[in-house]
Amino acid sequence: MEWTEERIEALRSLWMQGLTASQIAERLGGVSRNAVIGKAHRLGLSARPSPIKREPGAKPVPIPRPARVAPPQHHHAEPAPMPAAPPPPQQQPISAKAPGAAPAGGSKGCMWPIGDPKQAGFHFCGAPSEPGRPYCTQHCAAAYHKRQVDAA
DNA sequence: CCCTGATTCGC
DNA sequence: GCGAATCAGG
Repeated sequence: MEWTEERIEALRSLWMQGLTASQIAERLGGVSRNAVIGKAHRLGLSARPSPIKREPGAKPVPIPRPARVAPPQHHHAEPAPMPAAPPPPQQQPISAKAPGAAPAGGSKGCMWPIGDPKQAGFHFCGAPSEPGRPYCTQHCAAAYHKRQVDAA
């Protein structure tokens, strides 16, 4: 497999969400958990944002996982049109937030849809989003816009 | 044993 | 840079 920007984004996102390396590897596909860990270290991440844990119970906050399946109405159905239906990224659950982590205010947290929903679903880093924007500063804003450009 | 992430090291 | 093997811990 190849570490495309999308996959790296996904790795970042999932890692920051607290998913385990094996879970990330499973969702990315084509890589072992060792590969994920190794890449994570090379990317400079490895320390997750404090006490965000959402493994037990498996009730992840974001990652809506839109089920894309064309219902077989007729036998000669057409291929799924992929209408690019961007699910509303704005959610605020994110648990209460880590003590001392999230800044009070209108910020919701950087979270926006990422390339292939089947693979990553959502980018999500711990950073607070800009007011009125789904993404945070600098890196995420750039990545967010790049995604839109690429999609176009 | 199952799992976790961390590190090493040949490629 | 990549990731299997290995290490250390729960």
